[in-house]
Amino acid sequence: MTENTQQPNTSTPELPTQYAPAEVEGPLYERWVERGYFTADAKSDKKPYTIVIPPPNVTGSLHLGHAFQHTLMDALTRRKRMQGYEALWLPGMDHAGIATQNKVEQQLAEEGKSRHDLGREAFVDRVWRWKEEYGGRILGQMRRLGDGVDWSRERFTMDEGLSKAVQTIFKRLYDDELIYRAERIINWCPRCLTAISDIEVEYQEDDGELVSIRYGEGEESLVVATTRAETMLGDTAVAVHPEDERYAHLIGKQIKLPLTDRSIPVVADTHVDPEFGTGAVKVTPAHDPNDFAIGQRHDLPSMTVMDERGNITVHGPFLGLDRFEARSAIVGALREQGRIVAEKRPYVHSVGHCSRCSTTVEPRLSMQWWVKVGPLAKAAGDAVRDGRVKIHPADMSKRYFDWVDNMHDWCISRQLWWGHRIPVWYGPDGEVVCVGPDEEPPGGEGWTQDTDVLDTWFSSGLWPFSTLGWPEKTPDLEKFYATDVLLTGHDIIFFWVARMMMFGLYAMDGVAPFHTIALTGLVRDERGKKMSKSFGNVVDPLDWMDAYGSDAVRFTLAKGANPGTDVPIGEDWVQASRNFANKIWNATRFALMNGATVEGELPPAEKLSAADRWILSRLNATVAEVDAFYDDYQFAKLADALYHFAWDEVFDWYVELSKTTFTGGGEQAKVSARVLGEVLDVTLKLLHPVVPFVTEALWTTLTGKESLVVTEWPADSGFRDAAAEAEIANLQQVITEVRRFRADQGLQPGQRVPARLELGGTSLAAHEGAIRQLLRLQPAGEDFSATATLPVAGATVALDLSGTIDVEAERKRLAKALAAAEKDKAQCEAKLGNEAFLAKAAEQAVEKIRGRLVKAEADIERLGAQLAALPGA
RNA sequence: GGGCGCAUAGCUCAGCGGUAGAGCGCCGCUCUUACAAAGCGGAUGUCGGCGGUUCAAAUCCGUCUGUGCCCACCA
Repeated sequence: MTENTQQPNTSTPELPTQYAPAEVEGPLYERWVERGYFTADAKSDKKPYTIVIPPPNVTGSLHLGHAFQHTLMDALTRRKRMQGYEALWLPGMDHAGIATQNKVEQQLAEEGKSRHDLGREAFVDRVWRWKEEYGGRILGQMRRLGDGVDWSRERFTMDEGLSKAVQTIFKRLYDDELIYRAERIINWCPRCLTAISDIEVEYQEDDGELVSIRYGEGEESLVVATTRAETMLGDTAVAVHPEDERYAHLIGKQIKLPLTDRSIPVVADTHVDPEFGTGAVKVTPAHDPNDFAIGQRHDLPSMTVMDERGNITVHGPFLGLDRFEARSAIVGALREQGRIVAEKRPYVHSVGHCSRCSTTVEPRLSMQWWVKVGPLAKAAGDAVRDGRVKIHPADMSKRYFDWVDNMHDWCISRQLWWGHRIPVWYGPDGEVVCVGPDEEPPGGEGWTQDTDVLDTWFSSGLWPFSTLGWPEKTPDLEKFYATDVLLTGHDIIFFWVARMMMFGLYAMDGVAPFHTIALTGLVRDERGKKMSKSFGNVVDPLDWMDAYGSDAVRFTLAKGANPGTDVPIGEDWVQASRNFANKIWNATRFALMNGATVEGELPPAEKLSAADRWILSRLNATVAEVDAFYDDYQFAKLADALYHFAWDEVFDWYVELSKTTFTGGGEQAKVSARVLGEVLDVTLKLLHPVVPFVTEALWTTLTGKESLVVTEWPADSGFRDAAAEAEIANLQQVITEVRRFRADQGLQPGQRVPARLELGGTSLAAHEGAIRQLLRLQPAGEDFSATATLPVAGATVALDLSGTIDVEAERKRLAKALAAAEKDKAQCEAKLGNEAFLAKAAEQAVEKIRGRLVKAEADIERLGAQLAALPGA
C-alpha cells in the first residue's frame, strides 16, 4: 500500500480489498512529522489558531478520555490548518506533584526505602530520572492516535522557562498582596503528609458512629454528640445556640472535660443548630474548620492533639494511638465512666478523603501559603459574564459561576518535594523575602528557603502563556496568545479552567487565555457505566487501535461527542467505524478502477447528468453543513452527517448509478469519472480531520498529490440543483419500490426479470439503463406478458414473472399502505381546513402540510393504481 | 441540605412546537464493476406517569416517580 501512495495516478493502482490500518498509520504519521506539517511558524502572515493541550500527568498513559479529547482537538486544528490558519496545537505534560511523588515513593518503598532515606535533593533527582525513563509514555501513544501536535514546542511544567513563569507570577501576586501566609485549618492527608486544597478532597458516605457524651457534672453538665470522639482531647469549649433556653444557665460557665483535668467554657454561637442532636457542640479549634471559626469568634485557644500522621500527641493513656484506635479507646473509656448516654451506629455521614490516596482527610491547623482569590475570581467570572469567553455548552457556565463566585482562598503550599519550590526565604531574624526570577536569594548565615512546593495546579494554571514563553515577550507569545479554544472535560472546570482564567487575565493584562471553553463529557462503557478498575470495564484504547485502527477509534469517539454529555463507547461501535473506513477504502478503490480523477476542470453543468448534478448539489450542501457543525463544536453531528452522506448517498447511490454510466462508456463516462473524483476528493477532505489516516492514504493515491494535511479545506461552491435532487429522488423511489416488490415476491436479488418500462414524459426516461441494471430487468421479449404492473413516480414498470405472484399478500400490503396514505391525507385536509391553524401557524408549517398532502395524494394514486393493476382485480 | 441534568425502538443516543429518527442488534434473501467488515428488503415505539398551555405537544409549563452528576462547615 505504501508504495502505491508514492505513485502518481498515471495507472490504476492496485489496492487490496481490505483496508489494513496497521500498515498505513505508523508510516503516515512519521512522514507528517518529518515534513514539519504540525510545526507552527510564529513569523507566518497567516492568522493564528492555537490550542494548548490539557497537559497529561507525566505518570499517565493514554486512556479513552484522552483519546476522546485529543481526537476533537486534533480535528479542530487540522481543519483550521486546512483553512489556511497558522495552526498550533501545543503538547506537553504536567509534573503532577503529588501523583508523581507518590509513584516514585512507591517504587522506593519496594526497595524498602523512604524519601527521607535519600534526602530531598537525591529524591528529586530520582523523580527526574523516573520522569526521563518512564514518564511521558503518553506522548508516544499520542503518535499512535495521530495527534497533529507541534513536537518542537513540547513543554513540561517543570521546564526552566515554565519554572521562571511560576516564580514571576508568584512574585507579582506576592507584591500585589494576593499571596499571603497564614495559619488556618487545612485539609491534611496523614498519608501523603501534605496539605491539600478543598477540591482535592473527595467526600464519601462512610459508616461512622455518633456518640453522645456527657460533659461536666450534675447541674453543670450537658451532652454533646460527636462522630470524632478522639478530638475531645483538644476541646477548648462547648458551644450552644445563644437563644437555646435549655442551656442558658450554662453559658459562660466552665464545665469539666472528661478524661482530662481541664475545664472548658460554654460559649454561645449562632452557628450551632439547636435542632441538631442535643443542641450542644464540642469545640476543637485545632481539628475542625467550623470549630476553628467558633474559636476565632470567641478567642478560644487551639489545642493540637494529633501529629502529622494522625497519632495522638497528648500525654496520657492515649498517647501514640492513631486517630481511629484513639477513637474507640476513648469511647471505651467514656463508657466505663458512664458518660456515653447514647450511641448510634452505623451513622452514615459524609467524610472527606484524599483524592490521591483515599486516606481520610484530617483537618489540621497549620501555616500555609494562600492565594487571595477575590479579585482574581471576580475577573474570571466577569470575562464569561460579559461574553469575552464563551462556555460551550452554555448551561455548563452555571457550574463555573457557582464556583468562581463563591471561591475560597486557595491553599497553594504542599509539603512535598516534587514541584516548584516556594520562592520565599526566611532570615535569621524573622525576615521574609519573596525572590523574583532574576533576583539573587539573600545570602548569609541563617537564611533558608521555604521547604514547601506549590500545588501542581498553580503551574498548570499558567499553561496557556507559560508554554509560549511568558514572561518573555517572545514571538510565540505575540503570535499565539490568546489561544482559541480550550477543550477539556467538565470535571476539571474548577481545578484547571477557572485557575487558567484567573492567572491569564491577571498576567496578560486582562486578555483571557482563550475565547471558547468547549467542555466534553466523560467516556463511559457501552452501557453508559463509568469506566473504573473496580468494575473491570476499563478499556485500553491501544488495544482497539491495534485491532481496528486509530481512525476507527477516533471516528467512534467523534460520533459520540455531543457537547458536554458523557460518551458511551463499546467495541461493537468501534467495529462499525472500522467498517466505515473499509467502506471508504473500497469505494475509492472502485473509483480508481474506473478512472476517477481530479485532473482538469469540472465539466459545466450542461454536460453533467442528473445524477452528477444531484451529487454535486448534495456535496456542497454537506460542506456547508459540516462547516456549521464545526463552528458550533457539534462533533457528533458532523460525524453523523459525513457518515450518511458518504455511505448512503455517495457509496450506495451515486456509485451504483455511475456503474451504468461507466458501462456505457463514452463522453458521459469521462464526465462521471471526473465528478466521482471530485466528490471523493472533497469527501476525503471533509473526513480527514476526524479520520486522518485512511483519508490521507486514499487521497494521495487518488490525486497523486503530497498530503491532505496541508491541502485547502473545501468551500461550498454554492452549486445547488433542486431539480436534479427531485429527479434522483424519483429514480430512487422507482428503484426502491420495485426492489421491495421483488423481495416481497420472493425473487432472488440476482434473478433477471423481463420488464417493460413506460417512462415516457417523465424525467425518468433518461435513467432507463440505470433502472434496468439496478433492478436486474431484461428487455421484454416477444412472449412478454405482464403479470405485475407497478405504477410509481408517474412511470410504470411492468414485470413478467413467469411464475405466479402472491396476489393476496400484495393486495393486503397495498391496502394497508393505501389506508395509511388516506388517513394522512385526511389529517392534512383537516389541518388545512382549520382556520385557527391557518391563522396562527407559521407559513413554513403550512407549506409543510401542503407538501405532505400532495405526497399523500400521490401515494394514494400510485397505490390505487398498483392495486388496480394486480391480476384479478 | 442546595443546585443542575436525564427518562424516546432490545441497547446507546439524536430530535426539543407541525407525519417518530440514527447506529448497533434482530428477521428474510443474496457473491450483483469496489466492499460479506458488504448489498437489498423487512419488523420494532400509547417518546416514564398524571395534569395544564396550544388549532397542534416527544418537544412548552406544573407535578409525581425513577436515575445520574455537582456543590455544602450534616457536630
